[in-house]
Amino acid sequence: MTRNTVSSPPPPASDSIAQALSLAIHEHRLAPGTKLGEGELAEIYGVSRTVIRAALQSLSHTKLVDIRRNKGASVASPSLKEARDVFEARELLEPRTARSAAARATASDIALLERHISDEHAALDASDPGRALYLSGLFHNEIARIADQTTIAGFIETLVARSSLIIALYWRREAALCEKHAHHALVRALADHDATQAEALMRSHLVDLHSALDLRERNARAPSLKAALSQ
Amino acid sequence: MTRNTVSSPPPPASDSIAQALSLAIHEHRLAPGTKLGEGELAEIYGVSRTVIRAALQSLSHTKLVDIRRNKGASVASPSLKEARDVFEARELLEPRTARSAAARATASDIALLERHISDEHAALDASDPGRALYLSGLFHNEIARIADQTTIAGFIETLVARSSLIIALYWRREAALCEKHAHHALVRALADHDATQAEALMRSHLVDLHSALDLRERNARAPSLKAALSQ
DNA sequence: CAATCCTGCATTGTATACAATTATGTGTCC
DNA sequence: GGACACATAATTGTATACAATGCAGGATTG
Repeated sequence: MTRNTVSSPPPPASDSIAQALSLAIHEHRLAPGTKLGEGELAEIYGVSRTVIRAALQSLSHTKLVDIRRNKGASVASPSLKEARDVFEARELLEPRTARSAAARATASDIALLERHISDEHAALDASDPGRALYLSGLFHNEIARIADQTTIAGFIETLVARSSLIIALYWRREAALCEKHAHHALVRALADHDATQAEALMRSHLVDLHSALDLRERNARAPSLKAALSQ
Repeated sequence: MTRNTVSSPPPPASDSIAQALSLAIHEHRLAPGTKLGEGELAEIYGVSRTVIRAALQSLSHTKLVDIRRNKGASVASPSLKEARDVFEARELLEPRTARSAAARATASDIALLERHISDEHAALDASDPGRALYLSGLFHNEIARIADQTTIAGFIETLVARSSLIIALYWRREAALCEKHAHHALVRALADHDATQAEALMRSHLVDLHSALDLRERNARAPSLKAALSQ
C-alpha cells in the first residue's frame, strides 16, 4: 500500500515536503531562482528546520534545488549547457526505454497511460498548463516504469523533473501545441507491442520538444548579468 | 584541487565524510549489509550526528547506503534484479559515452587515463584488489567526463559505485583477470579517435564484466532467508 | 518447556539552542 | 554626493537535548 502524500495526524516527514516542493516546481508555481529560506519553509509546513534541510538536500541531489554553502537553497536554474545535457540524456535513454516498454505493456498499463493523457487534456482545458506539464512528465515516467528497468526509470524521473525547469526557462512561445497527439500515437504503438515504432515515436517526440526550446547562446556580451539576476 | 578526504583544522564537512564512506565501500572495506550507526560514525569522525545524517542521506540517494525509517543506515545490498538493472543501464550508457569521448579526447586526457591504468596495476601488484577496483571505476568515470556530458557522467558515476557493491556480492572466483588489457585497448581507440572501435570495446568490456558475475536466481526455496540474514 | 508479554536499553527522529557566516543599513570621510 | 567601513540583523551550519521507536533479555503463564 502506498503511503498517502500528505497526511495530517503525523507531522509531514521530509519526504512529503520534498515531494510537495517538487510538485510546485514541476507545475511552475516555484520559478527557477526562487529563494527557499529554511525558516520560511519550516513555518509553512509546521516543522523544524531539521526536516526542511533534509528535504532540500534531497531535492538538491536531483538538481531541482541548488544549495550553496552559507548561501542557502534556491530553485535550480539550469544553464544552457545543462539544458542540452539533459535533453541529450533523455534522447539516449527514453527511446530505448520505450522499446522495452512496448514488449511488456499490459492492458492495464495502456489504460493508465490513456488516463494520464485525458487528465493532461483536462488540465489544459482548465487553463492549468503547469499541471498539464506535470502530467505530461508522469506519462514519461510511467513508460519507464513499464519497461521494468528501475535504475533507468529513476534516471528518467530526474531528467523529466529537470526538464520542467528547463521549459520554464527556455520555452519559446512560438512553439505551439507540440505534442497534441504525440502521446496518443505512442500509446498506440505500445498497445500494439510495436517496439520499433514506439522507439521511433519517442525519439521524434523528444526531438520536437528539444527544438521547441530556445537553447541558442545569448548575451555573449554580458554573460554574467543573467547569472547575477537569476539568483 | 580536490579537497582532501579528512582534514583536521576544519571539522570535516558532510561531503568529506560521504566521500570517505563511499571510498571505503568502493574498496570493499565496508561490506554490503554493514550497519552504519550514527553515533558510532559521529565518534569516529569527531562531529555531531547531524553531519553524519547528512552524509548518510547523501549516500542513500546514490543507492550506496540503505536507510530504513527508525532502523538506521547500512551499506546497501543490491538484489539480483538491481544488479541486472545496473548493468543493463551501464551497457546502454557507457558505449555511447565512449563513442563521444573518442571524438573529444585530448592528449592530456589520454595521459590521465594511462596513469589510472598504471595505478590500478600497481594496486594489484600490491595485493590491494579493493583499491584496484576503485581505480578501475575512476577509469570509467573519467571517460564519461571526457565525453563532456555532465548529466550522463553523473549517472555513470553512481552506476560504477553500485557496481562495486554488486561485485562484492556476486563476483565469481572462477572469472579470472578479465580486463587485463581491455582498458588499454580502449585507451588506444580513444587516442586514435576511433569512435566506433571505442564504442565496441566498451560494450564488450561491460559484457565481459557482466558475465563474470553470478546473477542466476538462487535460494528459490527460501527467498526470505538471505534477506533476513543480510541485515 | 515453549510461547508471550513486559520492561529496560539502545538507536533513531525531531526540535531547539548556539556558533559562524552573510547580508543590510547607517554613519563617516573624502 | 559617492564610496568605504563598521555595526547590526538575518540566515545558515552545527551541536545538543528531548521524544519516539525498535530491540533484547528476562519473567510469567499456560
